[in-house]
Amino acid sequence: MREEDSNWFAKWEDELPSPEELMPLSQTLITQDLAIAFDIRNSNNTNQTDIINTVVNSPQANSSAEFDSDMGGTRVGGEGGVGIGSGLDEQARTLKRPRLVWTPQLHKRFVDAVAHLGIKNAVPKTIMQLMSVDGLTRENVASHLQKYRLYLKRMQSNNNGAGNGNSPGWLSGSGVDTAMDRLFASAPVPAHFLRPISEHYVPYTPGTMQVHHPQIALQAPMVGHGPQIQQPFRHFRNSPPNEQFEHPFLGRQSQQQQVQRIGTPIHANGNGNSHHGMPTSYVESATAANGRKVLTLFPNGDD
DNA sequence: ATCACAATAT
DNA sequence: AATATTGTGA
Repeated sequence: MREEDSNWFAKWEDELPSPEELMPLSQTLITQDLAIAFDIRNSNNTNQTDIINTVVNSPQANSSAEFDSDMGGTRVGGEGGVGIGSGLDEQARTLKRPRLVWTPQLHKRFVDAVAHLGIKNAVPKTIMQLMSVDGLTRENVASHLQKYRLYLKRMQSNNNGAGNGNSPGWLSGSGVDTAMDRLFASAPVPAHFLRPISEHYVPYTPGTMQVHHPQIALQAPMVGHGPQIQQPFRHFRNSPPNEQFEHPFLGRQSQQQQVQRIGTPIHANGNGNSHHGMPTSYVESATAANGRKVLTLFPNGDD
């Protein structure tokens, strides 16, 4: 229905960070590179509110020393004297930016972005755009995403034996609890990020799909009205079934199990066409049916 | 161009 | 240890 759609969006909007949270993240008037080039610091805030600025002086960030001395001597990438006009762009291009520090707040943004984008759109560029943090690059996000996926993977395999769904499995097990783990744990992992890794993942097949052998059933969502069901996952790249498929977060998984038809696809919405650029995500609800867990994926994670 | 991923660098 | 960069193959 149209009504549901607006609610859906409103809810999504409600979950956006408050203005207080946003304030430190708001856009600056000049690019990071230029700010660095001219040694412009954030004047209006004494503390480390600016996400990117908190970064600047990591011990490893020798970079600032390079810029501090004076503009004449500083050159990062083999660019000599800086002409007044063109030198700036050149410098902005070649300047080393400080390392990004992934604060819990920033990570939360990341997670929110991924959650709201939905699996198929959660790629570095899109994530970066949705996060809209000034100075954040696609590479920053890609690097973080890569690590985050490893974290999710690790978390899943560790959690698999001990049905302890809630408490972090990696704490009890061979767990590691590094600082990174704590960062990743600082933002709740949306349920639909986690899938039982047990090789029982099934890519979408036209018509619906279910996993058989495992005790996990996977139900595909229906999006829109037509005969089309939206793929919950990206397909493995044109390879035949029963080989491998590409899990959005867990990478290539081998698929041995047979696909079995179960359940009814879920309709995302009545009219089905107000979607467009809207962020779409999926949520899973675990239901017990005959000792079988059914994971249902809905469009939009807010329900 | 962008992505994912592993390996490697800082 | 945390993040960046690079290389490779989609």
